[in-house]
Amino acid sequence: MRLSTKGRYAVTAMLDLALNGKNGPVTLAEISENQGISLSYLEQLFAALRTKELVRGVRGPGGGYYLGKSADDISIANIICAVDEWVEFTRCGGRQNCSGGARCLTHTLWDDLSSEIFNFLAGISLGDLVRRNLNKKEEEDTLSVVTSSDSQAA
Amino acid sequence: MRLSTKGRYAVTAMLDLALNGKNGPVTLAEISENQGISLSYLEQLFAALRTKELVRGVRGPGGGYYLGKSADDISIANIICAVDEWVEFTRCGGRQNCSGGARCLTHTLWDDLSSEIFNFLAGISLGDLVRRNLNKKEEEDTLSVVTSSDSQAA
DNA sequence: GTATTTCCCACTAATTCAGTTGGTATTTAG
DNA sequence: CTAAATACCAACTGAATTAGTGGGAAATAC
Repeated sequence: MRLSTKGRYAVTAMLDLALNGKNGPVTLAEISENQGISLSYLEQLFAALRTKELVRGVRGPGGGYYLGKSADDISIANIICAVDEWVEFTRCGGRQNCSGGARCLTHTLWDDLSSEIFNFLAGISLGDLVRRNLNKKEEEDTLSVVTSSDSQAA
Repeated sequence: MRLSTKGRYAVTAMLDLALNGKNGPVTLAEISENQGISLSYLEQLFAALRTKELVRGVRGPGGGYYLGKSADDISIANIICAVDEWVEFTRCGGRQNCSGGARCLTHTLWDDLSSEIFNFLAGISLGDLVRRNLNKKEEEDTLSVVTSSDSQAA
């Protein structure tokens, strides 16, 4: 498992796409502007996202990118895997010799943790993120009506 | 949030320490041998772990490292933060101007996700990992007696 | 046919990773 | 007291990754 700034850029860009792609495709130029990521770097990221069919490109004027599937069918793990290659970890080649056993045990423990992190991220979709934020915003708004006088909690 | 191979090395080394540190300190040379990590790189990692008081060094012959606290009081997030610096993300400085709002929204979404990942990793301790593995091993052993014939599930 | 956009590839500066080298400080074993 | 073992410290290094540049080619709307 690996979660780098590269993965963060990809998730951020996909979020932008999910939020702004309701009506018509979104150009990389717009995402670049919105998120402050260089156009060429976005191109690299989207090349990877496209091969995994997480996005769909439309060329020509008025073109841009759509999500490749429903936001609910795209998990955070999908996105990160697409751009970060997801190198599988040294599994000591199954049950083979691995310098004594102690090493193999910690490798197993790490592998377990790693797949747990993966499952966690695989359980969160783009759609979830967007909806969660809307819900929270609603709560905050409702709350701020009630407690508008002491909104200075800092 | 950031999870690199550096963090993986640190967690692996701490796991080794948790497993082998029951009676007496563990030397970096042993961990290096067990886990196949260079001694000097371990020194760098443990310098960071030491400043965060996750480990305690004992010099001289017969010396080595102890866990700085109980394995149950050390979370995976603690370890990764210690070696990976845990750069806080562009928060657009609270609610300030952030190129239009669309950008700030995705930043907020990312921040939420990021802290969710953090909380997830903060909820898993070294002790948890060790115990979980022991439990699973027990299950597997019991299971393998029952289903030993079809253990080839690929 | 031209402007807009994706798509593609080769190159690069900066950073991080992982390790090397060569020490110094401290403590134990003998 | 001496020598060995160990943590501790800092500068340097090759390799990989990150993030970005530059120069295009291909598709498509107008």
